Amino acid sequence: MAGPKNPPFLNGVPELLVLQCLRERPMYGYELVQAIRAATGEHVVLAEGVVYPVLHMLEREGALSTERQTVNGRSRIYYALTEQGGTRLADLADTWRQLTTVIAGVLGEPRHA
Amino acid sequence: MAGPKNPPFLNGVPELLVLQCLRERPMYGYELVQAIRAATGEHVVLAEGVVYPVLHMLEREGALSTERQTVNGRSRIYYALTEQGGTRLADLADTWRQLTTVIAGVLGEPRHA
DNA sequence: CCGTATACCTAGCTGTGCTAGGTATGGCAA
DNA sequence: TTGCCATACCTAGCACAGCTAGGTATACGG
Repeated sequence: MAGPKNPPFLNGVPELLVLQCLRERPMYGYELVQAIRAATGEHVVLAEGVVYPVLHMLEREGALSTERQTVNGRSRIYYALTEQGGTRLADLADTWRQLTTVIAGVLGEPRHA
Repeated sequence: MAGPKNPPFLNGVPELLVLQCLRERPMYGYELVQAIRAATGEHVVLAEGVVYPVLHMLEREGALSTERQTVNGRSRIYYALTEQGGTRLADLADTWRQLTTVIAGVLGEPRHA
């Protein structure tokens, strides 16, 4: 119940992290959940209920392609970045960088001009 | 109609910017809207419909104190950071910096280990 | 044989941010 | 004087993202 709870302002961040992780290599959902957890050093922990819907949405919009595989009798759905997904990632990352830079400026600016 | 539209992932950012601006000096709502617009170089443009509710919420929770003033027959409500508000800003800014640092790491990490 | 890990999924709540309005005064221009 | 714009406040209600909290099914170890 009393989980660590993610910070309350990560709008679009799940999508960003999913795309970025898939840029490295194709992965399946369950794997992604842990990859994100690991990549952010536990700072961002996305439950499956967050990741799967994002995956479905990105596939529906053509950013990801899927391939079913069965490993050890277990069915996995591997998601891979499409070309369109690459573009989407680039755009998203760009916007993110811009935003954080701007806010860092506001936060850092010590006093009035 | 066809406004520039803010990036879709600024959860909690309005609150952060409001608190930060008020750290410099007390301001009234209408002033804040323009202050934020200016401080972010038009990158973040919060409508009044965003700012006022945040202001009310922060006052309700004791992060801001208010003082009515009439200037040129116009009534203004100045909001000032309380001590509690200062703490809240510090915490929020900290969380924000942590999050952005972590994500920058994931984004920047060029290839596998 | 049962619990845990793996692996997938969805319904529904909540809260934030935004849209799109509404009120009222002051000042300027036509 | 009659608009209209800027100032200055406000709210109702929509949209959507993310989270909670479930559910299904198989493999594997004790």
